[in-house]
Amino acid sequence: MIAMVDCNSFYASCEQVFRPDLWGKPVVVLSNNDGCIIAANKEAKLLTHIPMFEAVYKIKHILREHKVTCFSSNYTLYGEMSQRVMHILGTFSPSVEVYSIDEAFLDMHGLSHINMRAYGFEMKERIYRYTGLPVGVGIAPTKVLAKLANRMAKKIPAYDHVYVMDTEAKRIAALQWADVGDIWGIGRKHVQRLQAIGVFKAIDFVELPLAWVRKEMTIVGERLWKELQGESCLEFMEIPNLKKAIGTAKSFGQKLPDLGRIEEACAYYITEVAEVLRAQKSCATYIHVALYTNYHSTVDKQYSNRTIITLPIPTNDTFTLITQARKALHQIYKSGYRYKKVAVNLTGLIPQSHVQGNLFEQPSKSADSKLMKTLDILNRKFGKTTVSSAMIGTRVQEWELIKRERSPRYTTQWRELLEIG
DNA sequence: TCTGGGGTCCTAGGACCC
DNA sequence: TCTGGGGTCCTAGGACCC
Repeated sequence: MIAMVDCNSFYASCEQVFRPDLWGKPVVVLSNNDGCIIAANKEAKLLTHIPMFEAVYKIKHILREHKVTCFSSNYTLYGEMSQRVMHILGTFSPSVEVYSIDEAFLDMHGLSHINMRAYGFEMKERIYRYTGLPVGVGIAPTKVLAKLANRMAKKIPAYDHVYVMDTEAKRIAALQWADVGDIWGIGRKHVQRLQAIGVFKAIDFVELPLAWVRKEMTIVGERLWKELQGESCLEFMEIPNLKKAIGTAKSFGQKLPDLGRIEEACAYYITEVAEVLRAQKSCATYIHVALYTNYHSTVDKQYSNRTIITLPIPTNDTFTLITQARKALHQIYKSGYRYKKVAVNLTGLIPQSHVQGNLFEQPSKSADSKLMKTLDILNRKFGKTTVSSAMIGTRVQEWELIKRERSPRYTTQWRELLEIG
């Protein structure tokens, strides 16, 4: 059996843990630049039919009218709360697959002597007691069924957020209950095509001939189909694979016409992704840089372009990467536009121990350098960009993200601890 | 005025190799 | 007139996830 545990309205719940005055009240969390809604708690969902990813400025009146509390996103807080939850889950099973910031699969192998429902409740209660976060637990024979069990745990009040699918009858009942779009891995496009041929429920989907599923939905669909029949096809990944690409593409706080400011932002994003690259002990072979104007705008002239630079020797050295990215940026920048976003992406990632030099250069200089190690230690200890390239600028950056309503970083900054009194 | 960000996997088709 | 066969690698595009 596999357990799937996920946190309810995770971001909104994290905010509420530290704000008892908001318990039972509608809360939403906003995207970068406070642009749109990315999370809403139960009360907010009930109230207004707020569509996820709706632009905030379009529904400001609704939010005000219903006294919905809005938070800018605070990923430092969410990431740290997530670690606490995952740590607690580790006390329930020796193998945990952290699937996302708020979800994990637990391998229940060898625990068959245990009462699963009672165990599930224990998970839920311990996590709530230790972190204040509400979770749902679904337990079933395969990952896809566990996801489904988790959904039932949350949606059917009688189950009280814990559901164990441990008999054939329960599996069939679940398939009859679920819409085809509720199945993990079946998205919008496939729902349309399935409904067009009369497939509305999960049970209809598993009754389709496998050949049709294979042909129309590839091997991905075939695996889903089998998993729903109780045949396990998806690997349990306790140790996450190394990333194959590391990138960032954030919109600026305001539109930028000048190359100088965009260079700063670009250098800053490179600084961020290079840190992640070194954390997994990899080097990058290619740098992708892309530049965009605001595609929503009807008044601005539109332009976007991208380019890829191949590094002479794969590297994870921030300064080399910044120099190369800057070169790429110069190739695609055209004056006369108001830019909204620069994207950087590192690909062709290889282990830093496997970097191949060339006739003229030794790889040792480009990976695993003392300088980068020292930089990482300092920045981890004293805060991001304590020591960094001067390319990212020193004044208040015009490209910085807007976060008007960010909550304190209660769990990671001494000065932002919760005060009671 | 104001509209998110970071990923993965799969397939088809082109280019290329021997 | 008649134009092989087996394979790999890369990329773009599509679909999906949170």
